[in-house]
Amino acid sequence: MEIIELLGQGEFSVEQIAEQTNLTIANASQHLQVLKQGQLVDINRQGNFIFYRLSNDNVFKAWKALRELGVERIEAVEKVVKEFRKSKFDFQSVTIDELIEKIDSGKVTVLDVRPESEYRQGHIASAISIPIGELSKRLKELPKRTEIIAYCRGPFCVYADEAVSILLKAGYKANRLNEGFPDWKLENLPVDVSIS
Amino acid sequence: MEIIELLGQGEFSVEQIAEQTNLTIANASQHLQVLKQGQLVDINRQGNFIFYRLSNDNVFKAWKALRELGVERIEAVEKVVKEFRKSKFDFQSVTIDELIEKIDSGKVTVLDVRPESEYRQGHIASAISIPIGELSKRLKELPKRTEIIAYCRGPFCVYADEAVSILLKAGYKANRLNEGFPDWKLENLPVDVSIS
DNA sequence: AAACTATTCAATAAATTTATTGAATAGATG
DNA sequence: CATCTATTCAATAAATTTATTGAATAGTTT
Repeated sequence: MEIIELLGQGEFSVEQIAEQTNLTIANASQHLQVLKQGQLVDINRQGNFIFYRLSNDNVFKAWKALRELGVERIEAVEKVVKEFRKSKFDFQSVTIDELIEKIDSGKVTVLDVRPESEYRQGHIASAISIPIGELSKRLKELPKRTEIIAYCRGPFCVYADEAVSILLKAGYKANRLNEGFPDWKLENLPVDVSIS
Repeated sequence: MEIIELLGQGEFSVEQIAEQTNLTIANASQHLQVLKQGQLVDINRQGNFIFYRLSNDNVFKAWKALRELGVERIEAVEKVVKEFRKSKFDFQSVTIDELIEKIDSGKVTVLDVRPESEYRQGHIASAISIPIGELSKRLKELPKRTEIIAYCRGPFCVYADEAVSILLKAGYKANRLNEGFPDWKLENLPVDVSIS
């Protein structure tokens, strides 16, 4: 499930997948073979590297439907997430629809706080990239007056929470997107890719 | 999964569920307790009877997403379904969107071939009820000139296939809806209920 | 209290599932 | 052929899951 959540963002090599999930290469490969047999992922060989991707939108859709059902049914989960955000960060999140409105009105800066490699794979159109680890020292790149909406991988990704916390303390107007890039992509909303 | 598919149509008592799924009462009850603990179903007591229903639209949505992913991934399944319909009945099915258009244009009769108890629980607005078992002897209730679209429980429910086969042989113009009543209901399309 | 519906209990039965690793191997590149 | 990435193999380890039934019990109505 962790691998599917990750691949919701785009293509990744076995090494990258192993790194992100804290698995050994051999172990990640074993899991990927299972997913491949189940036709949930496809491969794309480029030289020595083999890149994995979800074989189809429906894979992420089904995973998302299950995840949402789980969150809804196990009220404890939702409670913990809300309490966590309330006590630690004290702010509410913005929905995808609300973000679209803000972008249309023009008075918003969209901030991608995932690792730069993931940003390059694809990101919300017009979003700028500052990985969470570099945010504190790169604050001057951000405008003080317009609102900043941070996002990362999905609803449980805390990078965005941390980013908002840092920004608020530094006097910026900030909030997080409740969902992540894969959810944005799934709805066929505008996406940019950095070609290397 | 069979029980969830069934409850996608509405409320059913334990006895009805046991009957539809060919389980003993005790066995059906055991399964229902599991579903209840997982908060996938809710109950509604009425006298001696306890009626079960899905606790939420998302339950059917998640089940549907998984089912569709499975059908798509296991190409053998889709192939069998298509071949079956082609060889045995020789016709293609109509999508929900196509049916809406046909209803709007006014020149269509919508036929519900499920058991009457299920029809009474809820059915496509303006659909008429003739359970599959009674269809052959009640043909005269149907118009010869306008097209007839039959439906039942879902994409794997063969009642609708049988109905179309019978109607075509009797000289009617007929086709089936690819999906079923639960799918129609999920999209908040017009539904009628027979109050008892 | 009888009749009815549904749940619970206790027991039986069958069947792998899931995760992980180190070492060897495969496949591609230059 | 050396180097790099990824897969496969063989083994280890831990942990219940899933389905079913008959009999007793619980809960409601008349």
